[in-house]
Amino acid sequence: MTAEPLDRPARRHDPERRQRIVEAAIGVIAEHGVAGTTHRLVAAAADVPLGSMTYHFTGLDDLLAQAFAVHAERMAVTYEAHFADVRSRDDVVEAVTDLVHGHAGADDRDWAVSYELYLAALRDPALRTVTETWMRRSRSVLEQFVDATTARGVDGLIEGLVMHKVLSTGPVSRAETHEIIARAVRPTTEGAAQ
Amino acid sequence: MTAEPLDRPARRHDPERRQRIVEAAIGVIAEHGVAGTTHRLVAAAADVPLGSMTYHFTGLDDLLAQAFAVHAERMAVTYEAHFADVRSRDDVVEAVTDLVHGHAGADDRDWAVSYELYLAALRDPALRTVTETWMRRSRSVLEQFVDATTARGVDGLIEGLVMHKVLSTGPVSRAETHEIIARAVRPTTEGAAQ
DNA sequence: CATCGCTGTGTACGGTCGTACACATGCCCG
DNA sequence: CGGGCATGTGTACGACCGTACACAGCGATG
Repeated sequence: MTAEPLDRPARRHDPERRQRIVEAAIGVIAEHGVAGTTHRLVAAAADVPLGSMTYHFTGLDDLLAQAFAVHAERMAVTYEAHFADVRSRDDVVEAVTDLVHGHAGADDRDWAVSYELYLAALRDPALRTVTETWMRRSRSVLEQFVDATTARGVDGLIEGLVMHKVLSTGPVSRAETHEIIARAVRPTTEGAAQ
Repeated sequence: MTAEPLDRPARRHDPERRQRIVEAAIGVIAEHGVAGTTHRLVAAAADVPLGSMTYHFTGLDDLLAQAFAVHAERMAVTYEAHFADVRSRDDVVEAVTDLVHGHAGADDRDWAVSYELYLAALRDPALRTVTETWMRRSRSVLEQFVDATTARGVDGLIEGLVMHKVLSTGPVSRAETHEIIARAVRPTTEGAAQ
């Protein structure tokens, strides 16, 4: 019985194939790392023939670059959305704490891909534009609520705390994270006081 | 001591070969990343025959693990030495700022290896002990001068700021870094004051 | 000094990779 | 309705990888 007349021989002309391949690539990166990402693995994950890889992309570097670009864009959007309802300084602290503890849109898997991107960008200047844009955007979000210097501090803090949390085997105290963030956010440029 | 009669045909029995291979491996990781680290490349860098690789190490994983262990140990020693003369809280701020800006014993290359380690540890639990030990030691150093929570904050801050600095194409303001660190270090557990 | 055994090495094998490219396929136009 | 052509794919090639392993060379031993 043929429910679908077109089925076996070849899936001709599906226009979203490129995107599906890129999505599959992100998944493969998350699971196997950049080092373990191969044409064949991505092709299998996207359920497309191997030949599609070189047809749609000039090479593996091209595919990786596009995958990272999509991932970074998605992370930036998630990041911005996470701070959409923030009003007060206390909200910032809360939002950042949630971010670090994975209660925003991003999970450990997403962060792993981000770190793959960082490391890849360290060696491939072509990826710097992606990381550069991503960092500028994340900092811009924070600068809506705090001064530029504090924004850089909090941004760096997020990066480091998340990395340590991801690598840590034991649990990480949320209250402590909250306290740390609060200290970083508190003072503006003018002297302490409280 | 004689002037070394052994030279041409084969370098038999040099007892530090293992160590030299490990050192070469660290260099290769720094230059090509874990993904680009191969037996042949390391062998060439250490100027030993390919056969020595499987003779001295059970496999590539073993070699990488040992290389990372040595690197982490060296980083920890550097870290501790860098804080040896620290006395006051202001000294801490100064020391951390220097650390972030590469004026301690560690340069960008060393940090790159560290990030390779982090990412590798993310996927290989066997490397977790190395990262775990390294993080415990670095935090212990800071805890000599500040409370545990602050230590975790500063530790994370260092990680994030260095990563951002390494990835940043433009210059990073040292004064700003100093300011950020100072904020993170200032208050102990008791209420603000200044 | 002859022999044995162990330390160390050259080489080869099976496997996987990226990539190119000849060819099948279905659409469109005349 | 039939042929030309752009789109898409199966397959094969050369390169490089990790690893095993038969063997070469030296030092110790009797």
